[in-house]
Amino acid sequence: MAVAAKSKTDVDDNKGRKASKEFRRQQLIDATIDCLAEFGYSATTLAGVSDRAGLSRGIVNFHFESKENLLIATLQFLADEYAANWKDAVAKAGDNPVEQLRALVHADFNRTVNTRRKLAAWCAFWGEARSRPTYNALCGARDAAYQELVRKLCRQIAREARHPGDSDIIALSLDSLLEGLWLRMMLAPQDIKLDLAREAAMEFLRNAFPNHYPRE
Amino acid sequence: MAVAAKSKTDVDDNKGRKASKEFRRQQLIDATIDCLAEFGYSATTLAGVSDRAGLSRGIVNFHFESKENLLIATLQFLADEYAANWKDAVAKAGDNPVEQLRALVHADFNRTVNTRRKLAAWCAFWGEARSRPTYNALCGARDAAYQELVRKLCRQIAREARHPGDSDIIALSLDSLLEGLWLRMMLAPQDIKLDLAREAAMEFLRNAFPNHYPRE
DNA sequence: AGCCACATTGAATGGCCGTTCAGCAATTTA
DNA sequence: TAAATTGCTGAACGGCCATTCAATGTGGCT
Repeated sequence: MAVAAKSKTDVDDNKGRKASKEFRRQQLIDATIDCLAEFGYSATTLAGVSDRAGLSRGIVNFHFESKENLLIATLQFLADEYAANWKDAVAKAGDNPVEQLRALVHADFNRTVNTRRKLAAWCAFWGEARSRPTYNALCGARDAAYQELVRKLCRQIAREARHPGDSDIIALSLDSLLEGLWLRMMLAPQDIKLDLAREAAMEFLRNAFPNHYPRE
Repeated sequence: MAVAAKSKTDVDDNKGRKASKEFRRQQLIDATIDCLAEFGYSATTLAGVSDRAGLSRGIVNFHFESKENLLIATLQFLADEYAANWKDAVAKAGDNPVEQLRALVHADFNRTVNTRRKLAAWCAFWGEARSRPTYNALCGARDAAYQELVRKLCRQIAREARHPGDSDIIALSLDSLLEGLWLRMMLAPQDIKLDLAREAAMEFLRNAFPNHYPRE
């Protein structure tokens, strides 16, 4: 969405040819996310993407060389945005592990990252990840750094908890629960809205660490 | 895998032409699961499926009319097998809700249902579910009946629990956690084996209902 | 104004894949 | 054994789609 402005006006406009290369790339990535959400991975075509972007047929190959590159750039964008979102949330949460973990969970249901179309795009890539090493690496079950942080925070919190359990298992469950909630929000959006999903995740934290996340 | 025998010998053999129509269909469905797991949805072709099955190019259209039908039949098979698995497990668990829920969780990590290739096939369909109503209905976030049962069991157990919480939210979380664990077993099989995933799910139950699922 | 650099276009190309179907061969029936 | 039935084959067809590239148009520069 937000694109670094390059032209002297400092505000790129999307009309005509003034659009910078970066702007065009982002425009095409957005169109790709739309197509993935609407048609699925297998029915996403370059014709569809260029139509959606309101540009001509050859445009993708001009800016991305190949369809494969466009898709990788799209996944890269989603992954970067996702990572920036949670890192920002944690940074703002101060240095208390309990608050940091709470912020991490809330970040997953932020309205810029957790959109219908982006959820669907993620899911489309998950479906292809097994057979494409590049996708697999980028999906990486969200991010190695993310999981590492969750494990660290759980360990810190569990150290002073009554039920120690195995904090690594709690971290794994939390990761999986968050991904599972995303998946269900995609498969059955009428059953589970953003607020409900967030509430489910917080309920998990309250059950896992009852002393640190008390019921109101 | 197991196919009802139809011929007079009562034991179908797969060689030559004696194979019954049902046997051929199952053979092709198995080949389709293999291809989905190995190549992903978008790269699964009828040529690939027939090669994998060791049969000729036109065979799928002969037995299934179209590629679309083959894929629907494959998903149907996975869904039926999955449902039969948990229903059987619950039936064997007696009529105690606590034991039934434990059986339900364990059923999800049964080695007949929870295979690498089947996990990957499920995930391939998830990725296309949004844009194909038929897939969406069959995936149905696993099964309406399944979720209904989980909700019912959680409600029964929560009724006598100390932390009531909202039992529907716990049920939702459990569903999502199980799906999320499946997803992660697919995306990062080296990180999370069957036993670890089952342990994570059981840990969730212990935290949600500490009085009913005590720590050893 | 005139030129240059280059972003953009869209028709042409070639390959891949689902579908069809006439023919073949194995099995069954007469 | 001959005929009939039927599962199966694989070459041929047609459509779709990614990619290419010569032509076009636009903005920036002198």
